[in-house]
Amino acid sequence: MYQILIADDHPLFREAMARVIDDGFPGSTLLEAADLASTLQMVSDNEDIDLVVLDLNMPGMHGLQGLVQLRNQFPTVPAVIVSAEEDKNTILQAVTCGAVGFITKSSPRKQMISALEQILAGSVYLPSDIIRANNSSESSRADNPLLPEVLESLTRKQLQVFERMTHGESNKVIAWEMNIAESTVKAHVSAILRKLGATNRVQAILIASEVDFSAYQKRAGQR
Amino acid sequence: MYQILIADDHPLFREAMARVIDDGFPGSTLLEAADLASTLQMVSDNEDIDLVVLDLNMPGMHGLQGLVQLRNQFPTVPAVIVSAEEDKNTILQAVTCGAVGFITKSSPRKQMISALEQILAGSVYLPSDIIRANNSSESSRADNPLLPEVLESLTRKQLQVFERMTHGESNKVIAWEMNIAESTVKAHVSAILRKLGATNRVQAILIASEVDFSAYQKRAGQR
DNA sequence: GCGGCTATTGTTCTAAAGTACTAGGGGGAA
DNA sequence: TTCCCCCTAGTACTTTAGAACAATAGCCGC
Repeated sequence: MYQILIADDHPLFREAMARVIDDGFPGSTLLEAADLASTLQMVSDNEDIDLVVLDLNMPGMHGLQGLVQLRNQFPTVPAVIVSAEEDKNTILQAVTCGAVGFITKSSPRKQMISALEQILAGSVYLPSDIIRANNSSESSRADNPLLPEVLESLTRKQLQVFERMTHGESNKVIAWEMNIAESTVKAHVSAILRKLGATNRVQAILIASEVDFSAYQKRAGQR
Repeated sequence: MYQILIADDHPLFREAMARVIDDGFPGSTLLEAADLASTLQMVSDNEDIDLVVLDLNMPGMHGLQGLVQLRNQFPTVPAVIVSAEEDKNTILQAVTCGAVGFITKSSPRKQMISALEQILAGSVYLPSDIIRANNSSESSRADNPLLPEVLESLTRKQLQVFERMTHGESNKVIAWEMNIAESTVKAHVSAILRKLGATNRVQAILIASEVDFSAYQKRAGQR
């Protein structure tokens, strides 16, 4: 029925997954690989493969780097990530890198089968319980709920300067593009750094890296 | 059956969507809102709502800012984004911001219903055709497929310096922490900028912003 | 051992970044 | 009108960045 490659360095898990697939999709042809190199080789030898079940922690993977490599070499071959990891950000990143789904190793057998069904049918499967959880894990909204207020405290000109800063522009360039003196730009930059609690522009940019500027820019324009 | 809020500034679309829902889920209670403010008000008045169908371009939304606001105030109320936008990055960002699904306005009626079914059943729905397309639109891997090679070309010390750079550290601090002279750090930084084609450290950091360092760091440690 | 690469450090110099202070003009609020 | 805040701009100064060049030392392959 289907031709599926199971890529995982644990023989035990490969066997278990093979049994799941055989249950859910009897008659399917199964291939196995234990590291990234052999995975790529097998896909290369057999490009009409229907799905690659890819372990995130396999030798050679280096996180999502392995997935990217697979996607680059064989863009037409769909891959689903299987991992013990249950972090929302990781899952979203996997999809960003081209995975057509994400299955957690802790999923019950039935759920795995329905996930595979969905994926083989051409859909995208993500573990809804994790995605729907409103903890985007750590970073973003957890350790800096200050961001909104701080950004609110920036004046319109400061925001404009700030946005250009985040694009890597120098004070001179910013001054040129905004038709103001460089000394004025410096004044704005100093104010921005003070408000953000940063000691240099790099830190300021890092603080702003998680911010969607467009929303604030519009607001600034309305002022 | 279900209680669903349709939030869209176009009455025509609200009507059409209402008909879709009435077809797919007869007997459902429908609420309507035309901007973000009234959407928040209605959800506030009625927190046992089953789903908010949220238009991305509604007044007050400012892109995904409106979704974030809704999620912050009512974390338990699921929201699905409906938009004419069909950009993969936008979709993934929406999910990151707490959407439980994304429906494109160009979807055929049948597909919309099945998407809503899936979402109301507790799953996550994403337009598989767009997600599976291997064009992560512009940015990421399109205009700089160079990143991997470039990063490979960095030596272990350069990577270590680079990582500290991306944390906003100054040359002096980096020198102190690595127990090397500042002049050495500068030499490394210069080499890094040259290899990345950046004119200053801010640009270098922006280039690296999409990179998962941990993977490379491990490699560096192995050398 | 020799050549090539990398790490290290230094020096010198120019440019950029950033602070502090001053100061005039404009607009909104009391 | 007065006060306050923002934008503007300048001066003066210190610090940091970054390029260019030179030099020593270690490691690896031929």
